[in-house]
Formats: sequence, structure tokens, C-alpha cells
Amino acid sequence: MTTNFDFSPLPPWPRTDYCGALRAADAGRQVGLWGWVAARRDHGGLIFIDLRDREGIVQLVFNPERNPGAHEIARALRMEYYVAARGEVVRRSDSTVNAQIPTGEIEVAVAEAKTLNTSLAPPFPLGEGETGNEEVRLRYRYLDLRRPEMQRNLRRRHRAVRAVRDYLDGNGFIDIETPILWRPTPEGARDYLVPSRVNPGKFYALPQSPQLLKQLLMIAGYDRYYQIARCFRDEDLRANRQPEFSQIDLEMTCPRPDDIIALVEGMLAAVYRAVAAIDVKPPFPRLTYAEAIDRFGSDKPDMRFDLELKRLDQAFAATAFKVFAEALARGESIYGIRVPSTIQLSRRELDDMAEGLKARQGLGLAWAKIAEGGWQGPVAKFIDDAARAHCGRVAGLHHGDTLLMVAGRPGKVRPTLGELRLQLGDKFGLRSNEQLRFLWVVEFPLFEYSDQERRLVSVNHPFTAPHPDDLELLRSDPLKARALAYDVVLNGEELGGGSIRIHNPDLQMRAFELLGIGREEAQEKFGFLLEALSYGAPPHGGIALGVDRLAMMLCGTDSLRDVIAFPKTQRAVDLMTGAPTDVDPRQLRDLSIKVIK
RNA sequence: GGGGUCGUAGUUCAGCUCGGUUAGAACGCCGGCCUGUCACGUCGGAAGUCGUGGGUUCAAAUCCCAUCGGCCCCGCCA
Repeated sequence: MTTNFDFSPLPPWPRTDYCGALRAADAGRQVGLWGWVAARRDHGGLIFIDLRDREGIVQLVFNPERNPGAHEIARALRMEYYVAARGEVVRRSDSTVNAQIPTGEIEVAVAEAKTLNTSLAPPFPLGEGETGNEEVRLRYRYLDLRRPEMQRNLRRRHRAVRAVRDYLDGNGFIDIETPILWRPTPEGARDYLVPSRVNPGKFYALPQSPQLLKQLLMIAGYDRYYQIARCFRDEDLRANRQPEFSQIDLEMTCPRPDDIIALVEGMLAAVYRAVAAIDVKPPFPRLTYAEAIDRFGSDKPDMRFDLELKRLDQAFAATAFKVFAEALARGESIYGIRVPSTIQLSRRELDDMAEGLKARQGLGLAWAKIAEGGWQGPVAKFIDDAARAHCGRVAGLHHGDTLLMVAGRPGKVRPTLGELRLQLGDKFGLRSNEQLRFLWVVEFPLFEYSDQERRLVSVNHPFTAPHPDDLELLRSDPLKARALAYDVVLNGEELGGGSIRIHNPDLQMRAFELLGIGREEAQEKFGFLLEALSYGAPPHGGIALGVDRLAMMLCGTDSLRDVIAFPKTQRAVDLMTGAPTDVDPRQLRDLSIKVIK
């Protein structure tokens, strides 16, 4: 710890430029620079300092003969000292140009320098291309954020958000803030609760999203609303999930799904243009939910590669292969994946794959290599020519391909093969970030059955409008009813989702009933919504997109922590500040809260 | 709640299978020398509760048990 209380006044010269912004054209100019010492090369006589600020680094030269005062200061400089320097930009001689850095054609001959602050030796290197242990990086996040990569990531995120704001503003959307202290909601993720001191024993909840608030803004007549909204969900973390995150949240009156889809396509195109100078070309392809599940085993398929699932029930309708015949007799299905000849799976790899499926999913894997002389593999002999021909047609088999086959309930087989498909994609380098494959998944089901809760639950949320063609199904077979909901997917990552909302109070009440929310509970928890819908609520709908995930894609990283300034660990802890922490008993008393352990 | 993986100098890592002298390397740090380096060079030096606790053993970084923490995944995430 330093005991030096010299709070240096600022130097008498102004900062004229950013270090990293100087170029050959600046030669001859007198400049003032402030920055951190990124490298120090002391030749005993000449001293070179790489000075870094947010725009990059530039080389400072301290010459003991020309400026002994400045040279004396440079001798004491160490890594990460914060320094002000004044001097002339000079063109480097040909032999000393450094082509590796943007400022390499010039350097600054320092006439005067001042150390504005000293620094302890940094606990990890802050240079380009260096990353340390994430635990240490998070503990000293303010140093980690000095690293050029992190500076780049956060500024890309900034540019993306700016492009979104410009685009939505240009389309007549109004930015309106909504409360962070809100009310707990049944359904959905676990709420973060905030105790109310003024109302002992009562709690606010942090919003999981401003869903109902933006609906109320539509009812209130703002017509087009957006917000970069902070959302909170008290669920376990993942590489792409933090407990607090940001959404581009928007809502408009009287949209058709196509209107929202076109709007978002334009927005994403604007973002990619502004941030990455990449031309993404709407319209994006669309798949229905049913098709996505059937062909890719996922509601957010990665479209960068093929390896589609193929239903082979027909091919094996009359098979003598006992395992398949019995599965079909049980009403199960057989799905296959054609692995093209460009991907050669060894016997060992196939065995490992089969073992994995057996152990984790209890599913058996059958496979066959399509060789010149016919099918080869442990089960080939059980599969007759008719079935082979049929598989060949359905899956488009060629010589050299491998066909993977699994029998079981579609509800189990498809997601399992969908997962296997992604593993194969990873393993064989088919998921390159060079490609951008956007996709809309539409016509989600309105409800699904929750084994855990033993009731219907919303696939999207309880305010999602049913497809107008499926209103009758709400009575007869609600599980078959489709929703006016749509998700936008990029490279297998869900970027966002939205829907047309219910604007009729009776229909909304019907939806609550189907979810097992009785009249009384609905009134208590959503009375304000039902009431608002009764006052001339216009039809409305919208969407929300994850800002953090979008930033991840734009930065080509696979961790959300790389695009969030102060993220939390997997156990939802902030390693820098130690939050969450114990609190003073007095605070708890004020809140009428007793902690039980 | 569960599975996997990692934890050794400030940092990155080796050593751990098969227990045995003083736990090594590189980078960083400190000091000397050095006027064209840019990962400067060069000479010298300091630096370790081997995550923590317990056990086995004559002896534990190494084997066993528990525990804490980082990361990845399952469950969870309307």
C-alpha cells in the first residue's frame, strides 16, 4: 500500500489526442497524451514506453540528452502507471517502423512528462491476446476491462445498442422506462424479491421482463414502445445465462406477425451493418415449430449445417429387424441421420456414440455404412433391400455415407438426435462463426403439459394469443392449439421471441383457466390486466431480443461474461465486490425479516 | 439438487499414475549494465499455507475422505 498522498494536479497541457489514434499524418504536431504504461523498454540511455488508452498504444521516446527531466521521470515508470506526456509526433526512420501496430509509423518524442498515478504490478498481463484465469480476471475486473479485447467487446455492444436505438427511433418507437420494483408473478422463472420496509412482510419482485407493463403502454395509447430493459430471473446460470440481463423489448399496436418479423429483420440488418459491416439479407427463412422439431430435434435449430433428422417409419413398416419392428408396434418411431461421406466415423467413434446414447438416454443406436457392395455394420444383415431402398430415398443416401438410426418415442428420440447432431457439428467443425444463419421459428404450440406440475403450462407466456384458426381447439384439445408466437434464431442460439397478445379480457380469462389459474386467483394477480383489457385495449404484440446474446454473436465469443462489464459467476457471485453478502441485523429488523438457516 | 473438470510462486503451467533429498520452468517482479527497442537484450536476486480440513504412512503436492472455489453441462430458465 502506498503512503504517498501526492494527489498530482493535472498537467498544464491538455490531452489533444488518443494514443491509439495517431497516424503518420500527425507527424510534426505537438500533442498531449494521457494513458497507462503498457510496456517499458529501458536502454539505459533511451527509454521507450508504450502508452495505452482506449484507442490503442503509441510509442513514447525519452531521450536523456534532449529532455533529461522527462527521462528522469521515465526511469521510474512501471507497468500500468498512469502518465501524461507532451511532445512532438515524429515519423520513424524506415528501419524502425513497426508494421504490427496501427501507430507504428510514428512515435512521440517526449518533451515533458508527469506521473499522475503509480500502480501495483498487475496480477495478470493486460496485453493483446492474453487472458488469464477467469477467477482472477473477475476479481480484478477493472483491470480485465482495460484489456484491448474487452474494450473492443464492450464498444461493439455499445455500437449495436446505438444502431438499435437509431433504427427503432426511425420507425416511430418511443423509449419508455418501466419499474424495476414490480410485483411477483406466478408462472415463469423464479422471482428476485425485494422486501418493502414501509409495508412489513410484503415484497416487490424484480421484473423477469416488462411484459405486462408494455401491454399496458399499448392500452395507454403509445402505439409503439421500446426499451433496453434490464430483466432478472433467479435461476441457475449457464455460459449464456446471467441472473440479470438486458432485452431489446418492443411492442406495437395492431401488428400481424409478419410486421414484427419484418421490423426485427430490418433491425438486425442495421445492427450487423453498423457493427460489423456485414450485409445480412432479409427475409430470413421460416420454419414452423413442428417442422423444426421434426427435422432438427430442436426449436432453435442451427442451420449452418445439414445432418437433418429423417423419419424412417415407412421404410421399416415391414421390417424383419426385431428391434425396429417392436418399436413400431409400440407406436414409436425410427429416426435417422445421414452422415455424408465427407465425415468418416470410425468404429470406435460409432461405438462411443452408441454407448453414450444408451447410458444417458437409454436409447439404442443402430448404424450402417453405405458401401459399394451394400450396407455394412452390425445390424445391416437384418435390413432387407426394400427398407434399404426406402431409406436411401428418404435420407438421400450415397455411397460412403453412414446412416445413424434410433428407435423410440418421438418426444425423446428427436431431442436426443438433435443434441447428437450438434455434437457432430462441433466435432467436425461445421459450426463456424463465419456463417450467419438467421431463422424464424413460428407457430409454437400455445401450451404444453408439465409432468412436474401435472397441468398445462404456457410455452411462451399466458398472454400469448392463440392462432385464430385454433380457437375451437382451446375447448376440444388445447395441447394442439398453436400460438401467434415467433422466435428468431441465429446459429442455433435463441436471440429473441415474441407474440401477438391477447387483447380480449374474456379470452385472457379463458387462457388463465386452462393454466389452472382460477377466477379468484386471476383477479388477485392479474386483475389490473383484465381490467385494463376492458377499456378499449387495441390488439397488440411485440418481441424481446437478448442484447447480451446478440453482443456475444457480434463479438464471436461463447461466454456472456465477455460482453458484460461486471458479470457474476456460475454461483451468481460478484467476485470483485463479494455480493451477495450478509447484512447488518439492523437492516433486517427494519425490513421485518428473520433469516433462518 | 446432480454429473464432469480444474485448483502448485504475482501469472501460465510441469511435477501427482508408481509417496522418498532442497517442489521446477517460463513470463512477471526487484537490482545492475545497456542510445533504436517494440514480447528489447543481458547479468544477478527475491518469490510457494502445493485451495482448506482430516485420515493412511516412518514419510503426502502425490494415496483416501470431506469441504470450499472457478469453469462446462443436466435439472431449472412462462
